[in-house]
This record gives sequence, C-alpha cells and structure tokens, in this order.
Amino acid sequence: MNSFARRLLAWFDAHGRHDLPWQHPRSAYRVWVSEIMLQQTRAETVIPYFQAFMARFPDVRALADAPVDEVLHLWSGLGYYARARNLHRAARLLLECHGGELPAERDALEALPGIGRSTAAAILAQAFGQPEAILDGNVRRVLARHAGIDGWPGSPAVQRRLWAVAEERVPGLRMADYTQAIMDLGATVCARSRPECHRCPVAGDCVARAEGRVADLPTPRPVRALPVRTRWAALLSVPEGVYLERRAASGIWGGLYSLPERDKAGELRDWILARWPGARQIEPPVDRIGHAFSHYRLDLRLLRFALPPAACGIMEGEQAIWYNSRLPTRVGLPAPIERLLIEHGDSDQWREP
DNA sequence: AAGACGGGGCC
DNA sequence: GGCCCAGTCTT
Repeated sequence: MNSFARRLLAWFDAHGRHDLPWQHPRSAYRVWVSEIMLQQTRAETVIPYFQAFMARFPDVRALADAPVDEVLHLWSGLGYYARARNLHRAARLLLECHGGELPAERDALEALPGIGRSTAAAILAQAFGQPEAILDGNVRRVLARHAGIDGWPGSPAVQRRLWAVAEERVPGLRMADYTQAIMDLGATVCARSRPECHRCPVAGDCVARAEGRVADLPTPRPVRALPVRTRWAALLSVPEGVYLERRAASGIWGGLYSLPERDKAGELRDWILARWPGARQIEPPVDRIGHAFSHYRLDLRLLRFALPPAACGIMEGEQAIWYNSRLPTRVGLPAPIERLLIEHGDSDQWREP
C-alpha cells in the first residue's frame, strides 16, 4: 500500500467520521442513495433528507413502487431535482434488469441514469470493496493541493491529471474506509477555507503546503457575471388553496409543482382571465421572490388573484392542484415557493373582503 | 467542450 | 453578496 493511503487510513481510524447514517448499515442501496444526495450537497444538509428517504423507501422495491411525485416530495429543498427522477427511474431499471440489486460492475452502474464515473466508483469501493478511485469536489481539493496541480479542475486537462493521481493512490485494501477517509479529509481538515494543515496526516509531502499555495489551490473557476431573468407568476387563491401546476420534466424545478409563470405580466393576466373570467386582481399587485441559481438570478414577480368560489372544482386535473399548506399534498415544491406558501399560510387571507 | 441544473452554508 | 460544494446529463 502506498504511503499516502497508509497515513490517510491511520488518520481515518483515529479522526474520521464513523457515524454517518449511510455507514450503518452500509448496504449498496444506502450507499447509492447517499452518493446521489451528496452530489453538489454537503453531508450535514443531506443527513435529515437521507433519514426521511430511508424511512419511506427502505429498499429498491419501495422506491420503484412509489409515484415519482412522492420521491420529489422527499427531495424538496435538496435541489437538482433530476437526481430524484433519475434515482426513481434507476430503481425501476434495477428491478427490470438486475433483480432489484445494484450491479457490482462499473459499466452496469454507469449505464444507470444519474450514475457517472465518480458515483459508480464510490458505490464499488464502499459497498463492494473494489479498488476504484473516486473524484468528487473534496477529493479534487485534497489532490490538487497535495500533488500541487494548477488550473481549474473543471477543464478536461486538469481533470485527466487529477483522475490519474486519484488512481495512483488507491490502496486496493480497505477501500470503503479509504474512500470515506479521503472525502472526510477534504470535508474537515483540507476544507476550502481555513484548512487545518497542522492536523493533516499528509501535510509532510503536500506540494501546496511546501510552496505556500494552499489558499490558491485548487484554482477557482473563471469568473463570469450572472444574468438576471425576470418572470411573472400568479398566486391564484380560492378558500381551498392556491393553484399550482406541474412544471415540465426538464429545466428549472423540473417535475415540481409551482405557480403558473410567464415572461410578461400581460401574458399571465390574459391567460388567467381567459381561464377564470371571474378572477379579480388583488392589491397590492406586485410582490417578488428573488432566487439565485448557479447560472442566473431569478426575479420572480407575483400577481395575486382571487377566484370566484366555484373555480376550484373546474380545474382539478393531473397537472394542476389546489395546494393548501394546512393539508399539504405530497408533491415536490421549489424551496422559495414552499417558503412563500408557508409564510402566507392559510390561503383564506387572499380572499376578497 | 460547454452549458444546464438548486439550494444552502460560509465568509 | 459572492463563492462553491460528496457530479451528471444534454447539446
């Protein structure tokens, strides 16, 4: 075993995290779900979602048998909702093609939706003990610093070098522990800001440490300004609730339920009045929700409407619901929309006086 | 190769 | 308010 892995494992035995929920018990299914949740999301954020998910979907069959809306419901607030839809699709594929078990082969894993190179490797290493290298954000940071690799890790050339280093250092033994160890080191000691090099088991031969470049590695992504996108949304109230419709499966908030939206206020108003001729706009007319995505900033402006009492019954359909925060429907909601509905609570307050 | 895709935690 | 995270998929 190489010296890097040996020191890391000794550190892990003494200081690593041994109490994460997906470690007890460590089944392939639990490792898989945890790895998907952990994509782009911190462990502390994931833990409560993981617990709720396992309570509701204890195995592949429970997940496959559930309606996708319920999976999205338990994913609400976690973001990147394609992950949840892929997880659900993959569970159904596992039942069809792999007897409901996760395959222990890299190609078969990577063929499942939502599983790429790193996640496949994480499952193989942690659930099956195979000598596969992972390369997630934490590992990228540890290796870029320890090996002194310059350049933004998003670029293909830098990625290739990082993968090569990651593979060189795989120990072959204790793969579950090693995989957890290198992620833990990145999550705790070798953190993005204020790394604690004095506590690092591999600081002795860390290139960034030796060259005083710990704070400069890994190289940050090139800067670019975020565009602002303005959209108009309608808060349509009846005593029974607020009108929500299912969004398209792809794109922002895919598959979640949200307020009807248009690019222009006029388009939105015209659509509403055509559908509900008795709708009346409520003053003050405009409220707004600001929301930052990784690639643009959303300025969502709200128009409020009260509908005639009979409106509710007409519109019930599979793609639209009347949502009441006191009797929440089990569907996925975007985090800022859920906050709005909770803040305003009872829909009765939007009724006309 | 580049862009799309969420939300929260941290500074 | 900016940065970026336990990546993958689409184009």
